[in-house]
Amino acid sequence: MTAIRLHDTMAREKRAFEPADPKRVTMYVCGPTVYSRAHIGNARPAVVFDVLARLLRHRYGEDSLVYARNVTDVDDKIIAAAEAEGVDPSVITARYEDFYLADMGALGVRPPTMAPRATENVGEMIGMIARLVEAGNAYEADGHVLFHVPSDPDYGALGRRDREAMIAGARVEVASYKRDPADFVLWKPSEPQVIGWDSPWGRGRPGWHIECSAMIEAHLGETIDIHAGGLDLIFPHHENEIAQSRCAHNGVPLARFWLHNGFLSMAGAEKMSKSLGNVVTVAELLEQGHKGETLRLALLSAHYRQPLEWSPQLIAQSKATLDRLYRAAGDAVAGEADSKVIEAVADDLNTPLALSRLSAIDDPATLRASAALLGLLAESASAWFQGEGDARVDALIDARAEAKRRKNYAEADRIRADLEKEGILLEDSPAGTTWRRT
RNA sequence: GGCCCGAUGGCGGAGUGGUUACGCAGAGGACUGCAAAUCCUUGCACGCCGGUUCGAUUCCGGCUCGGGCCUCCA
Repeated sequence: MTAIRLHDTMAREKRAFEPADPKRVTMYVCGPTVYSRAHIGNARPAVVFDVLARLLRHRYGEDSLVYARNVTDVDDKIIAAAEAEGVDPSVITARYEDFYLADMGALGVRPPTMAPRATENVGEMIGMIARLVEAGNAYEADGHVLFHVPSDPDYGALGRRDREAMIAGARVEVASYKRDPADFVLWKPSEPQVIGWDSPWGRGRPGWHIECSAMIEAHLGETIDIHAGGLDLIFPHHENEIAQSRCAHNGVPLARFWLHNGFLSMAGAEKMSKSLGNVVTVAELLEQGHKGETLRLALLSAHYRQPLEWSPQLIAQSKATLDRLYRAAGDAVAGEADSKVIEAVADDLNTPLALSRLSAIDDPATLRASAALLGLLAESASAWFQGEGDARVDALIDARAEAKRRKNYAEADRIRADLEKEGILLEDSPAGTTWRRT
């Protein structure tokens, strides 16, 4: 059995992964803030860490993995969206959480073990903030509670930046109530009309960073095996999580491994992001007729830490590759996964290498089981190519067969060409004619 | 400005101190009434300049270009 090796951002190198407890492997991935549709870049961590979840379940047993992906359902953008529509924030968050689950489901992302919502864990957050205040790591100021960064001498280890660099690079005006420019908000006051909870510091709402720390503590424990998310979360989000949790837990580290995925960019431009407005949503891609699995393969075609440029060609190539894999797999029932594929995935989720090894597999049952590790070939080949049965197409195929029997090839070719125009490709074999959608 | 990543053929993308994956697209052949699919064969690459080495795409240094972060961000 090959060892699992994962690139740990903290160590800046690949390390052999062993869970603290193989019977209870804990993983936390930063989930969505539910105020808009997920774009394809948002889907990358969900998909790549879904592959990691599949690997861990394969290795340690289906029930051994406790995988939490949070839902941020209290946030200033949510509040703004709710005000814009004149509805309660819960209307916004319920809508976009449902959309998120549907979009990720279309990409073959299995639901995590749990998806804790921030609003349902505010009590835990208040408790953790109170402990930080008591320990001298946080202070109240002007209705806010702030984490005092200089109180944590180890702050900055994940992002590898020292205090001078952080202060010198600060591009945001420092609020006057902060004791130190680097201090960040744990709790902020809410206006009467804004969503809020009662707390020892008055009615307010939690800051973003404390959410993850408190939910990890409540649902997974003080130290988890793997914490993952996008590259851009390293600083400040994960750095702040680390500081909060370590200070609240007497120096016990928050996570044993830190994994970060690279970014998706759009056609030569910068990264895809909502603030830049150059996004394409998963829903839009699906509406264009692309299958979720095609998009999934495209996302897995590059190593997760590498940048990936999203383009129509990438989608087309992924579709062609998937078509061939489906032809090779047919409608076989999954057997045992190929060890070379497992080895590739186990080596820091080397999905491009795993994909290449997939194409070398001859046995359909092995191919299916191996592809399943990547969340691919989820349906039967006949479903992939044809969808629903179609009596009209079958009748045309019969008509063409009759024309061929009479050596009326012009008529036979006309039927085939007509069908091709509507995206239906005929394939003759000794067993008869089958068809598939292009 | 500080910190961090990356640069591989027409495209995508692994990997390696020496014989250079794989996929997509292309070319030739087999098969086919013709195609499609399949099978066989095949062309095409390691950003630039130095260094180390018998040998560098791989290690080291510099450069150029691209990307990310520097408290909204996957």
